[in-house]
Amino acid sequence: MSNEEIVSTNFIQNIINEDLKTGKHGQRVHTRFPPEPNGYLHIGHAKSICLNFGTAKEYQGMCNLRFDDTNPSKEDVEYVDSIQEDVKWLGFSWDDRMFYASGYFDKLYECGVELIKKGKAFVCDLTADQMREYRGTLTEPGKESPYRNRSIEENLDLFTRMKNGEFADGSRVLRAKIDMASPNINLRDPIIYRILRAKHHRTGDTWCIYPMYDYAHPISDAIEGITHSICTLEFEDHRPLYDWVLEALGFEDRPQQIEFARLNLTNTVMSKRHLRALVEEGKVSGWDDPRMPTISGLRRRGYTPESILDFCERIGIAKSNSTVEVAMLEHCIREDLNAKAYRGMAVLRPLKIVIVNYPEGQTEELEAENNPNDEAAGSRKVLFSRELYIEQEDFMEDAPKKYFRLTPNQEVRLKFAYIIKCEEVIKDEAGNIVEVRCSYDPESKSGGATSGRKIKGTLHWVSAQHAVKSTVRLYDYLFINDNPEDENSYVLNPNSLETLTDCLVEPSLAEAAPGTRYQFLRQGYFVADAVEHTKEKPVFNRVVGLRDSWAKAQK
RNA sequence: UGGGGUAUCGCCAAGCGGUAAGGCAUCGGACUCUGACUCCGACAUCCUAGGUUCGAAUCCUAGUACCCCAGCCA
Repeated sequence: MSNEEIVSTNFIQNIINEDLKTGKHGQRVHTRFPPEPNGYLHIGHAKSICLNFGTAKEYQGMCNLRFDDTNPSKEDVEYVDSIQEDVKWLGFSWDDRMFYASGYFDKLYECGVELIKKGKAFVCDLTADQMREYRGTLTEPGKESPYRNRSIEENLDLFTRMKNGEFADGSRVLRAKIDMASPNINLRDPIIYRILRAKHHRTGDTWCIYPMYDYAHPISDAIEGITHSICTLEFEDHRPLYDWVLEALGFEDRPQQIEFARLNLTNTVMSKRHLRALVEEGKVSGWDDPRMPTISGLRRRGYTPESILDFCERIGIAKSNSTVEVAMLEHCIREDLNAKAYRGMAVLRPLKIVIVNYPEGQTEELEAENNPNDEAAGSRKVLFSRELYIEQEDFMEDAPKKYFRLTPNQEVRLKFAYIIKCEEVIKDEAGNIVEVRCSYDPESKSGGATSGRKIKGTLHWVSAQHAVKSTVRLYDYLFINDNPEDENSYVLNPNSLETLTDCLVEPSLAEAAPGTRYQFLRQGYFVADAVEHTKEKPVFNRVVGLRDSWAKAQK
């Protein structure tokens, strides 16, 4: 049996495999997902979550959740709560390993003292502007700070007093003493501690000095025994500093930083700055607006965690900057929901149909399968009667060739029911079609012995007296262009949300529990809105439309 | 003009010297009581130019393009 699957590996797995072979980290694989709690997680974070938690799982290793909360001026508990919820929702578990960089503040401070004692850090009094001047440029080396050669004693004293709050915000910093002439700007005596009087969401007012990312991150990783510290490309030239910190402090079995390309999606912005602006400027209803690429937005939209994991699996991991087409994401949710979602009939833009030869007052219960791709899903009853509604676009007086729907001279089948024929078109004074009178073929009942006539078109419908009026929101991309992250392409789609309030859905759909997903036959996948949907006033969000080769052919 | 990266089909992405995986998209066609699903079929010689080799996307040389870095942000 040689049914060996061809399994593609990514470069990070290659590195880990090599490390396992050489025993670099003693056969351990320990990763971490380190979000800064200053915003909501988005689909790009999902890529990182899948990478970190997923890789750890594959190698029977562990993955920690660690909040990188070293800048209290931007962070908040609201975000730490939402982040935990989102990671859990995606299906990952950090067990008892949820940490905070702020949990290491004491240790981080001690390390600062140690660096000073080793002559590898100094307190600098330069102002921010001076610091910038001394830093040099991309092509010219920087100059050493006049405070660079303070004695260890003086540095120790000053650092202690910085911590004790004796100095004003921004008046002094602790700097690593590396190399002002380095072609890598990150190594030009980078700041590792700054004075900042801001209430921290966890440590409150305990500290008035806070460590910088480049300093806190490697130490946090080392403390937790992380083996592979995966981050995005822009930190690539921070790696020498990451390594410097660990080396200078003498950590053994040092974690290694590995960088991969962050996710970009067409017609989507991913930067926190842009996402925050959308929320704050009221362009969307909040972080969980169904049009947002946030995890909470996708959840509200009706995406399943499985579809998101599948998406992350498909897009792969590499180091080249890339932008994945949203079509890929949409494919993933369609595939998942096609298998899982029960079908239902909902008429979004109703057109009244009266079956003239159907007895007034009569109703019939018809058998309707819940999912043609899953027999186990069973069936339900739908009610048929003399007055029905179909989709406005499913009737045309002057239809183009290949229009398979109802026309004055073309029959159609009503799904699960009968074949009908148009007998008369009723219009209002303005000439709008307000009703179509039809006749039905009693012999054509679905499932019946004489139902075999082949009819090209099949329409979904609802019974007028039984249907429940509903609100349906149709979503489209938030942005018109492929790459709205580019300033010149940042153009909001004015039609990203269309709210239909006169939709009619079959009774079973109105009964849906909030959060339940359906396929509305011939329309797409929809979810009963998690917060607004009620049986009395149903509200559905369109997750994604069905593929529509007819619409495509029309263009 | 400094440093760090990346370049394989429209979009992702395998490939690690032995003769270009896969997915998405697209285009044909079959099937269909969802114009859905499913199924069949089509779809690249690897940034450029040299070189090494029996053989190169993979090695060497020289270019080119794009991305990131001068926050007391992460």
